Amino acid sequence: MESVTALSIDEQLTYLKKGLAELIREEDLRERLVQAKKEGRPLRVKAGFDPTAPDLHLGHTVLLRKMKHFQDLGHTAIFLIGETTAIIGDPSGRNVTRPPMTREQILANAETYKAQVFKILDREKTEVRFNSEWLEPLGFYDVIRLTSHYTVARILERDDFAKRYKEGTPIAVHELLYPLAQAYDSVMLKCDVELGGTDQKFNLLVGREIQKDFGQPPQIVATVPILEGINGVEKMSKSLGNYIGITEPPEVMFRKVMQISDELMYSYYELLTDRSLGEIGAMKRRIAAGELHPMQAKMELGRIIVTDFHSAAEAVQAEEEFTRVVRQGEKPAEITEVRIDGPELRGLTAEIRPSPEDAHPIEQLPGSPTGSNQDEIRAAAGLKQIPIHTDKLIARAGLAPSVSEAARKRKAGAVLCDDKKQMDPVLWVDPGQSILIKVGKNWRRVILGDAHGPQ
RNA sequence: GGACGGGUGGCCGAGCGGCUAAUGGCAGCAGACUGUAAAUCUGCCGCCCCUUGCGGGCUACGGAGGUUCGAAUCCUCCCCCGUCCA
Repeated sequence: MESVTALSIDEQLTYLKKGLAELIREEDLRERLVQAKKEGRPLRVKAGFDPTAPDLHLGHTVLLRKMKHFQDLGHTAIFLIGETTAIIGDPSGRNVTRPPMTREQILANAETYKAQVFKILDREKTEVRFNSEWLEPLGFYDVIRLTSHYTVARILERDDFAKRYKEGTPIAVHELLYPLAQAYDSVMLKCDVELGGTDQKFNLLVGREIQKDFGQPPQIVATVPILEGINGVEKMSKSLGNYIGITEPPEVMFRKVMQISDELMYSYYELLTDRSLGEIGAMKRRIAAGELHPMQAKMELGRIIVTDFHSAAEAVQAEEEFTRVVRQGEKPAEITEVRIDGPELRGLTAEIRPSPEDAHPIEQLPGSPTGSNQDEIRAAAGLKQIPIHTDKLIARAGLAPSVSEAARKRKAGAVLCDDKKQMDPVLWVDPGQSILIKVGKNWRRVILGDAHGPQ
């Protein structure tokens, strides 16, 4: 990227504008870029992150990528961890209540963050800061002074506040402080630019106002679109379970990318790759004309994303795995193994009571599919099979969150044991054997201990 | 401080003495179809136990009590939210 620094101001602007939802104001940014160049001073570009969720996902990377673009031009990215503001919790969204976090949790999350963000950001040009640094020492007097810079009417202009106020849903007073606290961060960090998602627009703008009051030039505000989750319904979020985590294994990432809808694929291309809008448009046209299969385009997207967070080699592997496992229905190369030792196996054992119709001894029913065949096979193999609860086994193998849920899956025909559909609540197994179980899209290899043995 | 309205499953939202683990929608899960896309169709969608069963138990309609053979539904007190008045 060293060539990028040689770009003209116009070219720099174009580079920075790609993928932005809004830029306030473009003229200010141009001016600031000129100024920076003249003074030989890198711009200070801030983005705040909430330390409540410990893992970063692709939604965060939209912002990180934009920060990187600034770094590419030689500027400083400030990765701000909103330690103190997390106590308030950004009230965007309807839930007011947030469980308070301990300092240890926040610090631990911050550490995980740091480990992850440098997959994208340039370590040399990044400042990691905590806003507790300046927010914690503030006294009540300071808070009053800060809040006096803004008015209730203006705070209530914020969309979600306005909406909640109108609807009559509660707004706690401390929530009103969030935008001000965030603005104060900009003052303390002397930010030239603040980046955020479009849902942050209001908060970012307050920063401009407050900076002016503190005698600083107002920061430039740049917003990026919110990345939709893989279900395409809501924004990507870990708690909604519709995310692709940046530390997830290559195959999982690839598979999740393939899960998104065709429509969503274009915005992923736009927000998560370096493809230009022109290229994306061309791809769209080729797909519409039937020259390119959408699945091919999506696989390409999968390769790009996996390459970014892992490597090109792993991307190829992930794709092969996907083709093999998903499209051709073969078993995955790696299957999680679960061991169940003897004593535990006994806990899964089902009791077999003959039902009234089966009153005859099994030996007298040579044609019985359930009884004697099993016996014959068993006898032939010289093994003594034991009956175990299918559902409990599935739950124990981590393929269902509860036994009830496992039973539902089984009844729905979603369970395969050693490639055979398992509808029966009782499964006959040989102690010491291993069973390959598939529930829905997930596989497990369960290795049984010897229920008869000593341990 | 006063008057009134409201708190139901992940969310929205019905129900207002038994047939209600609780209509419906969204989200989710599984199956069919397919490109693990979309659309569509089907089933499921609190936990646990008994191998199956229109089976049994437990937990659930803000909280605690009460009335009743029986309560999400009625009564009392409390907590929380909102609106209007002060």
